[in-house]
Amino acid sequence: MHNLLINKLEQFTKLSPEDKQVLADVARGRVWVRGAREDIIQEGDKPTCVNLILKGWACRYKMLPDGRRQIIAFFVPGDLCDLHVFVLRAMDHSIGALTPITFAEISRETLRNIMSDHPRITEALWWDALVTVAIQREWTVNLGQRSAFERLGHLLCELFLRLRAVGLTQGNACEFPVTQTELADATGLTTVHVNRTLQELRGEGLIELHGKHLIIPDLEALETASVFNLNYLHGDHEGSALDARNGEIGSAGQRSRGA
Amino acid sequence: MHNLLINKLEQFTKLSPEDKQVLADVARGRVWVRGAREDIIQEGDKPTCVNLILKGWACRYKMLPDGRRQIIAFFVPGDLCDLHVFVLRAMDHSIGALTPITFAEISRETLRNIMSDHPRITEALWWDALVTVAIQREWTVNLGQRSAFERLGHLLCELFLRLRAVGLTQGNACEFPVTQTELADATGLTTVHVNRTLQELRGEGLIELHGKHLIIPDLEALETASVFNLNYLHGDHEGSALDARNGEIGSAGQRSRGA
DNA sequence: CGTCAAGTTGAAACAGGTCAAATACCGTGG
DNA sequence: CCACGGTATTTGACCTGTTTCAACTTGACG
Repeated sequence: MHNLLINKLEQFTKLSPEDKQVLADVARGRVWVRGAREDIIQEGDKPTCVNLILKGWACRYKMLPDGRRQIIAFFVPGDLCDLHVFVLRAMDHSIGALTPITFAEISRETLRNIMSDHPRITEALWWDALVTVAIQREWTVNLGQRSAFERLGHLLCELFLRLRAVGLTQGNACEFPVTQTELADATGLTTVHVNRTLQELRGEGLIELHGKHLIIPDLEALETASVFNLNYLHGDHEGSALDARNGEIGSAGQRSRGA
Repeated sequence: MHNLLINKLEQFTKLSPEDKQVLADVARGRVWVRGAREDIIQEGDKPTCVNLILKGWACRYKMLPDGRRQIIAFFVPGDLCDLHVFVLRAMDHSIGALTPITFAEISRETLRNIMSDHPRITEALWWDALVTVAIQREWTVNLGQRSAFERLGHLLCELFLRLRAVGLTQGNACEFPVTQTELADATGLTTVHVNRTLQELRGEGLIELHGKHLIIPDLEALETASVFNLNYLHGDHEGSALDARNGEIGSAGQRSRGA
């Protein structure tokens, strides 16, 4: 369950058994559920807690007054929503459940205590927060420069790798409970065009996507087709040797970046 | 010069004279210059310092292997590049000068000292960092949902307001040393289309842009036309009453966000 | 086995891209 | 002070990726 977060953080650093216990306890606090499509936090709210997603998918999104919606980020199990959130007065966006969801609230005090007593965890949480904004930057590139085909492929690569980092993949497969409408709102495309583009991706044998199940037969091929470079996920740290979950190792060329 | 940063931070909180002195001293350290188009930091580099832009404009950008470039963020005087940068091993993007530029390096130790001795400054720097990522989120919305016309208008609003926050506007005018090619790389459009769209904006009387000089005759009109909502700049804090620089006050409806 | 959301299809329209050339601008050196 | 060369802006004609609209099919679930 909540060792998903531990899995993820260990990409970056090795945690002591005590560290792990602390993280495991975090998720024992106030735990909540929401149904699909319900909001967890709304734009304008004063943020009160950091939320740790235990189960289900959520997203950060923003609405324009005329009804356009942009999904700004996806949250998968093991993700933290807004580590930093206490400084700002009001949320400038909403967070909503995409599927039925379970999450744990982490209070300000709990977080403060962890941060003052457990430097390894603290550093790892920072790393996680920084990767989150690196992802946001990559989304900017995705929306600004990539074609519909590349854009969707890129998003699928990213989510697959993130799921793999927490241990939620089985070989080259994973659950993928996102509708085409939601993919459209995340990629800035139309539902119709997402549909056609997914068909193209299927046609080229790059993905298999039925129902809520995704298979990426050849991840490297999909990465290439999507102009994907995993640099931005910053998984290349101390712990990353342990990252060979499911017998696979990060694929694209993250070592070769000369001076 | 470097009281630009002070101006900006005072949007958020009131700083003591001592705080201000500390910030003023920061920019006395190692100061560098770069010519237009030179890089300050390159993708793959190990980041070593936080940079404070003193003069000139810069940008964060990412290249795709085939030459496509996305500008991910603009930096104007008073902006800090990457407060947080020490945790990650390698830059996943580059920072380049758009104009000839002057910037001050702030070392890890200096920063650490400030953070341990000056809680007001620390909090204000946090606020600044969080606003930076809020801007990144808004860019996602901009690229994903807005038309070319809205997109450019939105960008101009944002930059104008950011310049105003540091005191670099004169009434409804400001310097705007960005080429159409750079605007294109920031908005995910073509140079050609940026050119035509700017003409449209001029045609509607929403902007005047010649050479390196921008005038926004009616900011509120431009905001409306661009579906701009200044929430995301989070300027509505303690110090914001002092924000009436140049006799103007923030315009759009940031108060009205009902429960 | 009905109902509602999600996915799929087709045809037509349009926003924005492409290519290529012309013009304006600006700093530099003579 | 002017001519020069390179960069930035502007224009025109044409092309295409993506949107729009509207209907139809499939699938999940009670």
